[in-house]
Amino acid sequence: MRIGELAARTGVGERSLRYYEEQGLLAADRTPGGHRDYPERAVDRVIRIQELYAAGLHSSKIARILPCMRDEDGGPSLRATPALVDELTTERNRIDRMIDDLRRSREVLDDVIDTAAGGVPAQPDKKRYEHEGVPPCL
Amino acid sequence: MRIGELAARTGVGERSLRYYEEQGLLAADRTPGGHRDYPERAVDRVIRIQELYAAGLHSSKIARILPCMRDEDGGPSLRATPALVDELTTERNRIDRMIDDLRRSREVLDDVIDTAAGGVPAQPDKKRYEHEGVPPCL
DNA sequence: CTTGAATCTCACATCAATGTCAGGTTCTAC
DNA sequence: GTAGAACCTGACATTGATGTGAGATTCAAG
Repeated sequence: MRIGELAARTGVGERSLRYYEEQGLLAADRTPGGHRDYPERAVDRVIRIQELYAAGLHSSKIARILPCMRDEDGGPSLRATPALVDELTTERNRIDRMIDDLRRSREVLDDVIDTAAGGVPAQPDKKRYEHEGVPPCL
Repeated sequence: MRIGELAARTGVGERSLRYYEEQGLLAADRTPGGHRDYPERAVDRVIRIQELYAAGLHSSKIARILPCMRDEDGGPSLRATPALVDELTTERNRIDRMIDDLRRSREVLDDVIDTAAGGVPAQPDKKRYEHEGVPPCL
């Protein structure tokens, strides 16, 4: 498939797909004229790249992980070096903390939403809204 | 407490603390000479701000949420406007998806780590390592 | 009072992924 | 072959929180 279709199917901009290639994350065949030609599994690959980006990993680290990932279609999967394993363990722990943070933030949002929806009001006698002019908060 | 101590206790740079103030996230009294003087609860506040940043919220949205947050010390807590509740619900769902993404990425990392540690090897007969020259991966 | 540490403001730099624009080439359908 | 869509490369801009440095002022302790 060509870059336009891959972009459409993954929701990732064409610019980013070319960037992934530049970073060694995503290879593509070329037509005789030089247009990129992606295999079907590029779709999954791009999605996974995005997930890893979202997890806070940088291109260079992703590039080193990808060859070690187990491919659904049993593609070649290398073993990570001990040094890479160290780095990945660090990242893994960071991701754990990040998930905890997200859960806390979600709770905060839920709390604000619930309160606004009529949960136990902070000031039952007078409903006060955000736009009324906020007393200096902290 | 002054900015240096607050920075030390929260692990956030002084530059960022001043930036928070500029964005209306964090207020501080001033000494006669103009130095910032933070109350004790600024510590929690800064930590929460960081969590919300980590959850992908921008300054402007955080600024609108903070006055609606339930304070431990029972400080003034306003009700969110319906419009804000809408936005927060969207953010909440985004955070949910983000957590799912993170879990997937964590699984990927765990998989790579486990495989390297001697889990079911992809190619049992010859141990291959990342540095051996990677066959063009996708 | 003096001195060094801490703080102030202001400005500019950084990072990394992505957007955007320009000028040229290739592809596809007629 | 021709028109228009899609793609190519390359360069520059953007974003938003944060780092960093300069030059001036304030604070705290001797």
